[in-house]
Amino acid sequence: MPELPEVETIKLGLEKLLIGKIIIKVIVSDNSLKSFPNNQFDVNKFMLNARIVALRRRAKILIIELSTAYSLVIHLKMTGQLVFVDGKYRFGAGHPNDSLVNRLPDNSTRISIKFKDEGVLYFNDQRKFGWIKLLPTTILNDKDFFRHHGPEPLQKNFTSYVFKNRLLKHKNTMLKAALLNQSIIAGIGNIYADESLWLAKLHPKSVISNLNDKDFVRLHRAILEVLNLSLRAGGSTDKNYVDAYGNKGNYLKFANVFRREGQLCPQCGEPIIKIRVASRGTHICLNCQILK
DNA sequence: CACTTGACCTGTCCGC
DNA sequence: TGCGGACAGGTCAAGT
Repeated sequence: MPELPEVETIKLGLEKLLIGKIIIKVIVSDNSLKSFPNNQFDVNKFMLNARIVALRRRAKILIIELSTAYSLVIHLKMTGQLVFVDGKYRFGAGHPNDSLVNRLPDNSTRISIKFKDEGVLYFNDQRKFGWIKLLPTTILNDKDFFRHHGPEPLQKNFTSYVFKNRLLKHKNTMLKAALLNQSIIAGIGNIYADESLWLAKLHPKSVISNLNDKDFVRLHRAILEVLNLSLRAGGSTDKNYVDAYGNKGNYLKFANVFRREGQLCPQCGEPIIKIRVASRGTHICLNCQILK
């Protein structure tokens, strides 16, 4: 389930792979895909012969900017993948036969974008929750477009003071629900919510109005630490996630609680349990994480 | 308005 | 072996 570190990792990969490439063909293999193409006219006029000029990310949304002043705006939701396969090394040395890149397209492929030098970008999405839109780039630069998204946690102006003040606008909300709310802070999903709360020693059902200044500082620091560690590990692969090269992420090797119910808390040795918070599976150490 | 819950999907796993 | 049902979670509409 791509969250900030996963989408950022994909962005960095696509940046190296796609900048300067020219689109020569677009194949839509899933007619139930509602948001793409907007219509065939748009695809022909604004995608064919377009050059990739920039890759951007805002929250969990990826933007592929084209030379036509249009952009592909992509949300991968839970099972979306964006994988580039280069025709030149697809069957080359160093690529095991069972590698994902050798199996594409597969039955989850929704869109294939072919480039002038024979490379193909595949948009796969097993559960069909993801979407791609083709929109004028000027719309994306309008602040209004992302008005429902909170600040980027890894930007310098996202201080613990800013974080605290945004949280305090939702006094009666459970902490985990607030972390998952993209309008309070952008980019956190189920994995990094659980990991940050464990690191900050806060119970996910804690009510925001009960937190003190030290709690906000600790939680802010924990979020930055967890996201940065995941970025260094190339994100988390629970089931579906792969980066732009088709490689899995390594963060879950370092995870302390996520998907570790029944195992022992690295801090205190008590067993980690799984509960439901905000309609989501939630992994906690009852001993370490204080309910406030 | 503040906050919570259910629907959207499909592959996988578990119990019978 | 197969079948039904629960489960996985990002987002938003609908509900309290």
